[in-house]
Amino acid sequence: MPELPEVETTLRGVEPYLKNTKITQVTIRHFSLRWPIDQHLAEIITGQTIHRLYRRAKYLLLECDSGTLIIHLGMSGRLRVLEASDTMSPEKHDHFDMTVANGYLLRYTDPRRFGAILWTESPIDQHPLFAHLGPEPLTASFNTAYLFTKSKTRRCSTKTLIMDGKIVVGVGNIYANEALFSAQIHPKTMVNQLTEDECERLTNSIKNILAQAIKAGGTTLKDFRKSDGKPGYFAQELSVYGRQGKACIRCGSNIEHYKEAQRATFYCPTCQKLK
DNA sequence: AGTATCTCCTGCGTGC
DNA sequence: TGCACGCAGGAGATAC
Repeated sequence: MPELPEVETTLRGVEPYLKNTKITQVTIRHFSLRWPIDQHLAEIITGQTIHRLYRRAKYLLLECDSGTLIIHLGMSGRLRVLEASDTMSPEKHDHFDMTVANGYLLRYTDPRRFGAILWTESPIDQHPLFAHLGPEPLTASFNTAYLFTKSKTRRCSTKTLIMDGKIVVGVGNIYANEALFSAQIHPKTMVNQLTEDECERLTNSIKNILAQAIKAGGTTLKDFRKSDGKPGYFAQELSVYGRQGKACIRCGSNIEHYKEAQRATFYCPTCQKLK
């Protein structure tokens, strides 16, 4: 499932093919994603030039002449660049194709349709999806002092805190589990119990794990433009996620798991003591 | 206003 | 072989 590193990897993969190119054709086969795709999207963006591609949280943003195309991969979404002249016929879940003037085609595939393709002509910061987002985890504005301050005004578990997009964006379930393990903090720790030192460890863990994953994802970039349907995602080495019953890589204890807020949560009962 | 729960969807694994 | 079922999860919407 695409988390921030996968979205960043996707961005870096498609950017060289799309930047400063004109959109020549748009085909939408399934308008019903998380939100319906604008019925007029094809006619709106055809003929526009993509000036810049960037990422905010897990959204991919394609800045065009008169607005921005917002793409979210949801749970199962994927973007591929194909050669427009040699494009294999679309399959069941290939919902959206965008051909650009240099001969490439961007194809959006999403079996579960939790993703989104939206168009806005407002500044992104004013869009309702973006107006209340917290800082990017890999920037300096996400730091120990910030997290410590936020932890004192909230009443929730640490896992819930770091998965809240208003606090910090881009930390999904897998990396939340991994960051808490790395920082040796029990996921259920109430945030008002967190010490400044724990906030420092957690901040550093989140940054390190995401940065490592992005770096690892970069190794797949050379294979990004493929027509065989291989995703651009990388095989991530996970320390706790999905490892219930297996030995903790640090101390050998059995990894335990439970559900928190409907999400699978994994931790080492020895390394991550609840206070 | 802050927090917890619900919801969208399909593919996959499991049990009968 | 096939069916029913439960599960997975991002994050906005909804209900407290």
